[in-house]
Amino acid sequence: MSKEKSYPEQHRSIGALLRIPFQYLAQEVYGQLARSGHGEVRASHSVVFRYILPEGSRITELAERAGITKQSMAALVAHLEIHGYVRVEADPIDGRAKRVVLTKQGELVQREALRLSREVEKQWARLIGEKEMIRLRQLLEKLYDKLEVRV
Amino acid sequence: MSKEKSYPEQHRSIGALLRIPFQYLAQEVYGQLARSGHGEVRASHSVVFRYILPEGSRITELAERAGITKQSMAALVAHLEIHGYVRVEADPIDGRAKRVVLTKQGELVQREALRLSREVEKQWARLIGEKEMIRLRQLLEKLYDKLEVRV
DNA sequence: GCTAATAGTCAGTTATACTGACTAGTATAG
DNA sequence: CTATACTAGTCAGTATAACTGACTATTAGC
Repeated sequence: MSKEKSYPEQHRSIGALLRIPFQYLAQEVYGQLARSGHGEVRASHSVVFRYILPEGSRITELAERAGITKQSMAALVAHLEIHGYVRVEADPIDGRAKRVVLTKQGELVQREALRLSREVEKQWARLIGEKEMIRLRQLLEKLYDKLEVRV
Repeated sequence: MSKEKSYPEQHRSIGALLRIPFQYLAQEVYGQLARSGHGEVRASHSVVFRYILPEGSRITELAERAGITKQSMAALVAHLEIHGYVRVEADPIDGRAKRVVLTKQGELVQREALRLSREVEKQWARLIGEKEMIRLRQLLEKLYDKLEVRV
C-alpha cells in the first residue's frame, strides 16, 4: 500500500520539513524573476536585497549581516552592479569605504521578490488552510526571533 | 530603540523565516558530526542518507528523489564510498546498474544525524515552548506532504 | 606621528551543482 | 533474432558561490 520509505523519511526530519518548502519558494520566486527579465538576480543575491538599508550599506556591513565573508559579498555586489541593480559610491566620510545603494531597478526587484514570496504564501494557505498558514508564520517568526539573537 | 531595518526585514519574508532555522540546524548537525569524526559527511550528502532504502538504491533512483542530476549524485556517492559510508555493488539482475548500500558506519551516521536534529528540535522547544514546537512541526508536515506531490 | 584597526581588493582553492557526449548493457518491434 | 530505442552510469568541461591568505589604502587611538 504505502510506497517504500527510507529510514529518515519515516521519521520526517525537521531539516527536510524546512528545506523542501524553502527550495520550492526559491524556485518560484527566482524562476518568476528570471521569466520577467531578471535572470541575473539569483537566490544567492537575496541577502543583498534583504539587508541593504534604504540609505545604502557598506560591503562589510552586508557581509556581516549575511554571515558570509566580505570577499563573497563584494562578488555578489559586483554582479548586481554590472547588471544595474545597485550603484556603488565612495563614502564621503570614510575614504576606505564604499556605499552600496539600490538603483530604481534594484528597488523594483526587491519589492517584486517580496510580492512573489507573498504569492507563494497565499498558495500555501490554499493548500493547508488560511488559519494554519497564519499560525505557521507566527511560529516561524517566534523561532526566528529567538534564533537571530544567537546566530 | 529598534535597530535600523531594511525593507524586506521589516516585512519578514517567509524565505528568511525558513532559511535561518534551516541553516542553524544544518550547522548544528554537521558541526557535531564533524566534531565526532565524521567531517567528510557534509550537508550536501544528506540526500543520500535521506533517500537510500534499507536494501540499497540505484544512483539514478537517488538522483531523481533528491532532485539532482545523476552525475551529481554519483559524485556524492563516490565521496561517501571513499570515506566508508556506503558500499557500491553491481546489481545482480541489471548489468548496467549498481546498488548503493549503507555500511555499518553509514547507518550509524544516518541514525546520528536524525538524533542530532531531534536534539535541535528539543532546544527549539525550550525557546518557543513545547506545544508551539509540536504545532510548528505538524504544520510543516502538512505543508511538506502537500508540496511533495507536486515537487 | 607612529601603530593598530578597518574597508575593500586580488589571487587562488574548494564544493557542488550543471550540460553534453559517451559506453555498456537491456528491452522491444518487426 | 536482429536492429533499434531506451536506460544506467561515466567522463569531461563549465558555472556559481563559497572559502583562506596576503595585500593596499585609509582612519583612529594613544
